[in-house]
Order: sequence, then C-alpha cells, then structure tokens
Amino acid sequence: MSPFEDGVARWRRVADEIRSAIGEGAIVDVLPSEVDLAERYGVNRHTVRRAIASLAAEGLLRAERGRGTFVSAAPKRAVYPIGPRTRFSESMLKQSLEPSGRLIRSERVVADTVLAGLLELRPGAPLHRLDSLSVVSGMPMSRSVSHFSAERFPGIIDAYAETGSITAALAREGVTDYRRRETRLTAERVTTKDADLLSCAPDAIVLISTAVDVDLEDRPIQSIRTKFLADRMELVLGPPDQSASGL
Amino acid sequence: MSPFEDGVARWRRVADEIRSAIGEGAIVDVLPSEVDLAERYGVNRHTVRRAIASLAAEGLLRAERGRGTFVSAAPKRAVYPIGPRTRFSESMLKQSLEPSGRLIRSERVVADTVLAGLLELRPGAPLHRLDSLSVVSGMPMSRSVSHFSAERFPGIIDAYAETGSITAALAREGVTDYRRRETRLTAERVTTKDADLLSCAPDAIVLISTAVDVDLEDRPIQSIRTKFLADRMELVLGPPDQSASGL
DNA sequence: ATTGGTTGTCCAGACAATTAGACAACATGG
DNA sequence: CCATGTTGTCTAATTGTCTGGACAACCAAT
Repeated sequence: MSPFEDGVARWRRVADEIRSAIGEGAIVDVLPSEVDLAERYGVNRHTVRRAIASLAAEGLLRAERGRGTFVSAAPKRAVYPIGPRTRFSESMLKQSLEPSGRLIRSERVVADTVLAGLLELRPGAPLHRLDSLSVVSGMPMSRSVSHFSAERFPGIIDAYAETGSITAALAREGVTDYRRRETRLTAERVTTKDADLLSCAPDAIVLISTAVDVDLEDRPIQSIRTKFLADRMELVLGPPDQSASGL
Repeated sequence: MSPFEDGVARWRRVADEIRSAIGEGAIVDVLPSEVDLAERYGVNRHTVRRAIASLAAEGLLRAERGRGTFVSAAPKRAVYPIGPRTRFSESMLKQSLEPSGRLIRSERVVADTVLAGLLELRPGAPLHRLDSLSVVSGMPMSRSVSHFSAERFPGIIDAYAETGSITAALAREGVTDYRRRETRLTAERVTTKDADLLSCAPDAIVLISTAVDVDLEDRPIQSIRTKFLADRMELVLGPPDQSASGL
C-alpha cells in the first residue's frame, strides 16, 4: 500500500487519532509505548515518533526519555451560547475572557441575488462588507464576513473599527436591540489565508455559521458568516446554564 | 520549501481550496485554466492537475479536453433543523429523504461520573450503550453513541434494532414525547474507524453534537453524542422554514 | 549492579510528492 | 484552414515520507 492515498501523511493521521483519543478520554494520562502505538496503528515506530513530535510541538504531549509519553493538559474550549439573543462579546465576558474585534478589511459591494434575498433588498443594492477577526484573551477565535445595507448603516465600518464590537457599532447606528433569525451550521477545513489570520494549523477545522440578524420589527440588519476555530470553541444551544466544557 | 509541511500534500490543500471556493460561490460554473490556478496557488501545473483529478473523482468537477474544467453540480447538504423538538427521522422525511438507522453495536456499561451527571443517575448505574449509524437515501450521514438507563429502558436496544428510529424505540418503552435540553457543538476530523462506517474520505470532517434528551417532566432520557458528516449535512437553528441550502 | 522497558538518534533503501520542460490531442473563433 | 488556448501525457530530477534495523541514553524496579 502506498504511504499516502488521499494526500494526508500517515504520521499526521496517527497524530489526529491520538489527539481524538485524548479528546474522547480513551487516553487519559500516559500514552502506550511507541512500539505499542506503531503496532496498533499499523505503522513503523518512526512514523509514530513523528506524530508524537507533532503533538508535542502543539503542547498536547510531553515525552520523557526512559519513562514514557504523557498528556500535558486537556485543552478547554471557550463556550459560545448561540440562540436568538446571541452576543459574542457578552458571552466571552461572562467567561472572564477578554473579547476584542479587529477590522481586517472593509469594502463597498453590491448585493447579489443571494445576499439581496437574505437582507430583503433589491439585487444591486449597495452594501458594506465588513471583514473582521475576533480575538479572545489574545487568542484568535473566529473570522467573520458581515454585510450591511450601506444606505441604512452608512457609518457602520467606522463604528466597528473604533468599538471592536458589532453590537456597539449597531447601537451607534441607532439599532438598540436585535435578534438572530436563523443560523446554519456546517464545518470545513480552514483555508490557508484564514489559517494565517487565525494563526492556527494550516489544516485546522472551522465551524461555519451563516446567520441573519433582524431588528425588533423583523427587518434584516446584517448577514453574517463566521468561521470559528473548532478546537478553540464550542457552540451551545439550549438553556443558558454556563457549566464548564466537559467532552 | 518542502512539498509538505504539516502532513498534508500540496495537491490536497489546493483541492480543498478549490472545493471551498465552489462552496462559497467564488467559482461558479467554469474553473480558471490549470496554468492560472497553478500561478494563483503558487504550485506546479501538475499539482493542480492532481487536485482537479481528486475533485473530479468526487464528482464535483468535470474536465473536458480542449475546453476547460467545469463544476458539475453544487453538492447540496441535507438540512437538519435542531432545537428543542429535534427529530432526525421526521426532518429527513420532510425533505423527501429516506432515513434509516442501523445498530452497529450495543453494550451494557456502567455510568461514569460524567454520564451519571448528565443522566442524573448515580455513578455505577447500569446503562445501555447504543452505537448506531444513520443512513439517508443510501448515504451514511451520521454515527451516534447513546446512553440510556438500563433500569428504565430495558428493551430499548431491541426496539431500536427493529424500528431503526430512536423516537419509535422510545415510544415502545413508554416515552410518548421528549425534548432536547441542551446541545453542544464542535467539529473534528473523522477517525479511521468512523470513516469506514460512514464510507467517507479518511480525513473528512464531522460535526459533533453532544446533547441530553429529557421527558416532559424534565427527567433525562438519553445522552447522545452524534458525529455528522459535515459535507453531507447542515444544521439549522431558528424558525422552521425549510428553504433549500444556499450557503 | 543488573535487567527490562522506555525514548532518542543514526544510517540506508524504497516509494511518493513536487517540480520542470516538452509535446500531443482537442475545441473554438477568426 | 489556422492560430490560440485548453486539457492530456510523457520523461526526468529533486525532495520528503515511510520503513527497517541497530544502537545509545535513560528510568525504575529487582
């Protein structure tokens, strides 16, 4: 059999399986020996070693010569409750995390048929495209692309650049309250460009949320497409009890 | 620079980017020429060709000699509305899809502290562990691991094996209605074992949903952890309007 | 001190990935 | 017809992956 087959190196697949095993609690404190792992995954010991080296570089494992290899810390994900009254900054503050938003790029575009449908505007209507990055306690968390009506919110870009919060920026534009109408969720591999912005592994996974926010009269305010780094975030739906992330 | 860097082949990364570009609507009908793509992604033309070959094998692209390369069909994801009244089989039927569940494995286990907490049982309580696969119109969609109290639902395994639906199985055990209390969402790479069961690429991505269902008296019924194939499913929260999946 | 089990390092070979260049086969528009 | 641009195929050379084997260094018991 060929070492590859689908463009993913064996050592990386082994690394992924070990990471999963740790995440699921199948491996708790100490790893099986390199020889055992090699046999279990059907690869050479060197391949296992490379996988372990990769995980050690992530800070997940710690190898000690003559003793064994140990898991150093189960990484905890930040929790993001998502529902009709979803507010990113508020959620992070409740977890004693420091949210901040950074403007990556802004642009004036015109609405295509899809965006026009979502925002209930005519195709060709002028829009503000807001490309932003959310950083929580120094760690990049997500990357969003929002679209606003340029006619209704002429100063939204500047307001966001100053406040770093969409809720705050909307308040300046006269929107005191809003709610989420619908959220669609899926997941994909991160693109290389996003990987740079989010400073994550080039093959990390992002949860993709596509949503429309509406004001109290149910008129669309913004269409927002957000990519959350899956290994740093956990989305929670349901009653707002803020228990710690377990599994 | 090395062909690899992180265990992912270049052609694979190019393939992923092209797939994303199609998913986001950046590439609509016809691909740029191989030479253009090679320049854009900074790789050799042969590498682009391999990426295209991989996507063509998936059925996403169709290359025609002398003319160009075209996207054959925007793959539509099955939509799964998720909320308090979430029912997998019903949702699929509404989309004219044929759901069926298959029992992979069942087992009697005892509750650890985490499961006991979720199900509000004492640690050590006997549980049924139900390991199942959901197939929709012949396509494996998700893989679930459920835990039920063995004392309260002694026949749940047999009931599921016969009906292929958890809702139907619970009805046989006397639970006429139930609702979802909380759902936690994240995403990971699929494990090789799950990749076999789901018959998908060995490095596909799964949306992981961890939830607890409760009866009308708010007593926990089951804890369920489901892995949805992200490229075949889209989770939707919010008002139940069943519009087609349009990113 | 010895023994057994562990991680760390080195060498070498077989195979895959990537690059480069050149040319063939085909389609389209002038 | 012909010029241009496209995908398909081939050879070759370079670099990285994976495997196999061997040995060193280290730890924890006996």
